[in-house]
Amino acid sequence: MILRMSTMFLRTLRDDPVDAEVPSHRLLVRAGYIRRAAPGGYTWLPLGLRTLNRVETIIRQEMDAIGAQEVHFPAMLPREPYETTGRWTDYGPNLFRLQDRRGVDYLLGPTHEEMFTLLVKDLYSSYKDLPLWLYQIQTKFRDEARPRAGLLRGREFLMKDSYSFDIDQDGLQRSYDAHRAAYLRTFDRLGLPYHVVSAMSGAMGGSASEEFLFPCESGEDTFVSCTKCDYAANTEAVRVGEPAKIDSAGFAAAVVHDTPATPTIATLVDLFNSRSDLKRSDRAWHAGDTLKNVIVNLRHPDGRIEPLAVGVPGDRDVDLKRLEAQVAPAEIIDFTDEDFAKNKNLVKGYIGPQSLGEKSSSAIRFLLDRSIAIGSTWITGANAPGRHVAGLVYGRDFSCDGVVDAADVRDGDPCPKCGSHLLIRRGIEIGHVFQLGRKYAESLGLTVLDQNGKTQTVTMGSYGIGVSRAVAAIAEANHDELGLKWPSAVSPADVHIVIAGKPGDETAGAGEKLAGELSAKQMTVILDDRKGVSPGVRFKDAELIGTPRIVIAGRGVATGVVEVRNRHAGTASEVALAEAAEFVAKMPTT
RNA sequence: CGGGCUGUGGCGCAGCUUGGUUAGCGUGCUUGUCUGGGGGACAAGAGGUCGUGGGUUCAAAUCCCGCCAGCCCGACCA
Repeated sequence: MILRMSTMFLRTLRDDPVDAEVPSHRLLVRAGYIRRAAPGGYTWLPLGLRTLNRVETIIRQEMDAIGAQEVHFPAMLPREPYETTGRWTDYGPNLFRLQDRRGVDYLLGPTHEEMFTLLVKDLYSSYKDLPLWLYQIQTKFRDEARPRAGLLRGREFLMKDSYSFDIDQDGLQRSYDAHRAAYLRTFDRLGLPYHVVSAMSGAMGGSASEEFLFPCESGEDTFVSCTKCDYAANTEAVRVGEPAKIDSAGFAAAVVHDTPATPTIATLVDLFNSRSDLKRSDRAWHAGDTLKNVIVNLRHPDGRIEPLAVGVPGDRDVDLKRLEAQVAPAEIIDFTDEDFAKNKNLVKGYIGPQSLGEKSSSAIRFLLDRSIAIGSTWITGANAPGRHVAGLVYGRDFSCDGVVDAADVRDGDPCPKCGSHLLIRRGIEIGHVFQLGRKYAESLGLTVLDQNGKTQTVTMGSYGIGVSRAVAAIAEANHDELGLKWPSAVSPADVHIVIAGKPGDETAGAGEKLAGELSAKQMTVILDDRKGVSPGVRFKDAELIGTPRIVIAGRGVATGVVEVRNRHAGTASEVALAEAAEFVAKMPTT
């Protein structure tokens, strides 16, 4: 197939669009792959659509290869199933809702668990029909508060979502493993580097869950990976080990001190180090010796607001994202000065654990960070202005209503698996696999009869790949200052032929001939046959568009050769015109 | 949703402070001539409700208010 630049619907931009920051967005717009059509919505131009289709094809092939079957749902869905599972409410403002002329509610599907569950319920009722794996490639809608970075976070995006249906947990594990393996193959073929990390399942529900993250500075997810072992996890999902208990039998009793003007951890530590009666003999006090008690409000999906106190070591901040993942579906909102004013038992800046907890004077639920050991000793607020207590022992002097992973995770923190150091990195989520379990099957009543004729609730898994996002991620992974450089498997064309001679000379004929030969070999060829365009422009455009191979039919044609370039390696070789088609077809493209 | 910055032909920008002819520049686009291996030269053109609605004024791209949109930071989220 020959794509002629003279007629292709394409306009490359000389300058970077000012509203595009991340490389994939900038280059995909500049090279004429996409155009913004709406906030968070993009139009695919011919080149972009070719790449999108190729990404889609690879994903489809790998899904088909494991025996998943493709179906297709409407994007506009009825309210009822989502009402039944609670997601009509849980999804909150992120759900696009609309009404028909009679005022009946609909939504634009953010993901399709409910619909797949109901479809299987509709048609199947025996264990003999399982396992069953279904998938679709569908436009999804989420009313993102802030769409950004072009295709990386849109409000409308293309996603491949699959669902597995099994009779029991063993079956689910096999389905999960098969999908996970298919994802590894898919991302390998797409030329995307990735980390598989443990993740939280969030609003999806369910238990085990892993994310496929493409490591990238413009990514929005933070994850840790161990420098020694294979442990990797989304920071939200990092679970630190239970600390060893400390024997506090011989510890002195806690003492309350006047500590005027110490509303922050830093001022408190300074005061303790500067006063001879408070100074430690063995070392200086540091922030990690203090217990910081942070209060937030939880807003439950039903609108109820409940305060929650969290105790973390003073050298750490509460990671709200991490905390929120553990209180889902409730969301965290600020505990304001007004809230402080209402609760007389709290002294802002001097809150201590003695006045926290469901059974305490404040009646506020109090959770401690998991890193805090029973028997550990703390300096913390004394619930009076300008006063702190030292030597307060967890388990002896105060208790809590539960533990939580709330403290921020840092570079160099110990690995929960091997104890070595963790490294913090950023990434783009390109895939996510969940073991859903029975949540959806239960609420929607998807059951089958087992071999004993007994009713069993089906166990489900759900597996997603962001297709349009993958295009952006591939662009992030494959570009340089000149433009895009696509992996062969997803490039909009296999080769780009630049006619670089004067009008009327033999270079045009040579380019046309080579294009014909390559096309006959089933290759897709972009042929720059534009009239009156200078060679410099053609070179720039070829590099910007970024096919893996570029052929220049220019001054060499007079002596029977063309120049064949490898866009990835940056190498070039002169090849006899007669052998060029063969050479191009066989050349490596990395 | 909070904070900051921005919105002027397809793209990149100037003009706004201090209101006043016909809103300007580069690039892209059209036509012609030349040029022909790194976004080439010269010339002549086309293309603009100055984001949008209201207000102040004899007069608004310019000043004031609302709204919309974009980018960045935070919050949120795939």
